Amino acid sequence: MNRGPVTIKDIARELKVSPSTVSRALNDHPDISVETKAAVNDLAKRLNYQPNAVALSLKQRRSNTLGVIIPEIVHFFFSSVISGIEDVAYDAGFNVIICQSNERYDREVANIKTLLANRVDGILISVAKETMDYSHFDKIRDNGVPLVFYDRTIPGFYADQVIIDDMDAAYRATKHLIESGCRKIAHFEGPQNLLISQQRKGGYLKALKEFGLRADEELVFKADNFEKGRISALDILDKKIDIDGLFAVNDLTAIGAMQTFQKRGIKIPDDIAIVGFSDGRLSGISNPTLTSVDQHGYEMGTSATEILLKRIMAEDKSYPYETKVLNANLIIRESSVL
Amino acid sequence: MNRGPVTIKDIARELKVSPSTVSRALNDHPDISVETKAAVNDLAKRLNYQPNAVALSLKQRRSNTLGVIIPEIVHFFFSSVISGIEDVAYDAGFNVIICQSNERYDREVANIKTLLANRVDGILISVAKETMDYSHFDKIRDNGVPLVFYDRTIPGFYADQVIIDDMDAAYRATKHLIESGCRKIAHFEGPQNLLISQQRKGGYLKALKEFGLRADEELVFKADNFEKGRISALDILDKKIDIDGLFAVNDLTAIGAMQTFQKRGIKIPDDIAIVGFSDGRLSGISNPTLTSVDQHGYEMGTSATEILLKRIMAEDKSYPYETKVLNANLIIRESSVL
DNA sequence: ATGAAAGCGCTAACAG
DNA sequence: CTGTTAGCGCTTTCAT
Repeated sequence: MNRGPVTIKDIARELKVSPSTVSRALNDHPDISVETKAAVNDLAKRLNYQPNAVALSLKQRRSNTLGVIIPEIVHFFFSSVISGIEDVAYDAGFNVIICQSNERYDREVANIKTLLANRVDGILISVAKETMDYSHFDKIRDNGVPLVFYDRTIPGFYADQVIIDDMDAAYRATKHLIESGCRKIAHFEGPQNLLISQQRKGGYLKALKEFGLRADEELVFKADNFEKGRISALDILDKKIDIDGLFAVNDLTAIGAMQTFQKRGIKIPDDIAIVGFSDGRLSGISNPTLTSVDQHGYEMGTSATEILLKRIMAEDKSYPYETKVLNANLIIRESSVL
Repeated sequence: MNRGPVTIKDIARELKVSPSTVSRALNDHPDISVETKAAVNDLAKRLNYQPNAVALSLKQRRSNTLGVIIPEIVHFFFSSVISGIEDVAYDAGFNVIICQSNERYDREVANIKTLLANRVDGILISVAKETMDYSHFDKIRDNGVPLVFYDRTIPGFYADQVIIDDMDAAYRATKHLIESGCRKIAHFEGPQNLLISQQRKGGYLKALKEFGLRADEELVFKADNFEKGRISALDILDKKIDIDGLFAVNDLTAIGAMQTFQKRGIKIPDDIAIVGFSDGRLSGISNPTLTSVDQHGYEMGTSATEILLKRIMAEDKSYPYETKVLNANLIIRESSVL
């Protein structure tokens, strides 16, 4: 016996044929006789032969692998996206390498380096909150590797992308609060280098304007996670800022604020109505349940992957970039129904 | 210009040296003159040279990649495990390929095939609920690929593993209910082919026995997800089965039951005290907040990866298998405090 | 200090 | 129908 996994050569030697014959037999090449094919496939099975995907990648200059960069896998939305990506990739015979940026710029750069070194055939990315410089994305392009942004894109970077209409969804969320009777609506915003944060704030402002409500900068807080949600809520309470509604950039932030308000005896939704964003498991489990925008993570994953695979497969990859906008619906729950 | 990413050859040609010199210069080999090194590294940087990890893998027969098989990434516990795995792998210069089995046996088999084809240097796995046959795990071993089980292991399969003491944790959880005054405690159990489910049920039974409570098979229900939690809770209500406590195999199941009970006007914890398992985000957000067992997912990921890397690096891999048992603590919250 | 050559596992002209 | 040869990108003896 020899070291390591069995190779095509082992089979060839055993059967006294050439490696190429074995290769062809294994790939069901028409030229090979039925008997040879049978013999080869037989022995391959007996020896538990596993084709070496690494050798294949090198040979074909194509790894049949997709790279995914995701900010944080622990969020329901992002893990749903991954499921969507995996399902489509899997069906098309592609593997997936997942890297987390943990919202950090340096990790994102390192992730890209790793993926390029491993010669992935395409990359799906949602950019980290921290990222302000975009030259690493250009590098992907320089290497001729197709790239699709999902959910978190960057302003002014022309590329394939799958997003939701954040502006419109935020507009509808805010409008819903207004129609429920809110007049002093606060907004907890995300980092403004991300288009989604800009857009969500934009939708909020648009709704206010449309209904003739004054946009008060004092009612906008930088808060985009559970802890910051708590802190900003405390801030509102301490400064006795008078609000009757809150639209938060995501659910966890909304829930952090909600729990803080409740601890001070404020009734949700009676005293303050709350709407989150990016409907996950949490929204149906909090008390009261949280009104939120369903971002359709799974569908975003499948769409992004389809767009990516299309470009990977294309002979001429120079056709125009595509932007797919998924519709997002507002799921009204207890936290905003007066 | 030529097609594709720049290679060592491109640099060699440009500099009129041999590819081997370039290789050595890039790897800081002592034999190479300082000037040559400088020239090579310079040009490499200018050309944005990225070493081809695929070629390296083939050459070294070592991919510096770990394979991970995970039942479902959307669960907080599992995504925490992934974060732990990634952090340790990353620090050791390893990449990670993640595959989801989606709790299905056939997917699990396919995942293993993919990982082996890609010549991962080691595999981390938590087995799918559906899996009853274990021959695919033997195949990993036959290929000489180290394997570590985390969290979900299988009875009687001797291998490296990282688990928590499920029996003890379940025992403590049940004991806590008893000490809180419960006398008729139901258990929502997971599939008994998984050791963790057996153990959790075992701990429940042990506590009952120790406190002289009768173990009533009528109080044990097959329920291990949100929906089944609802259904079994309804079942209890419809059959007017009298209980004052519930220990569920995981949090989502507990919450499904809790919400169902609450809708029928049952007070938690006053009428029924509830304890879940595998503390995630949900437990702190539900109302009432849920008492649960913290499974330390992140730590499980780091430990499992350390054990795996140790075996990968070992010259002689035949040393005895290791079982690491992480301690799990009971986090007492509102759902069980009378 | 550097180059030539072989080989990791596989495929694909090109012969025959 | 099957074998020979070359090569994917890189490292590593073995020469020089």
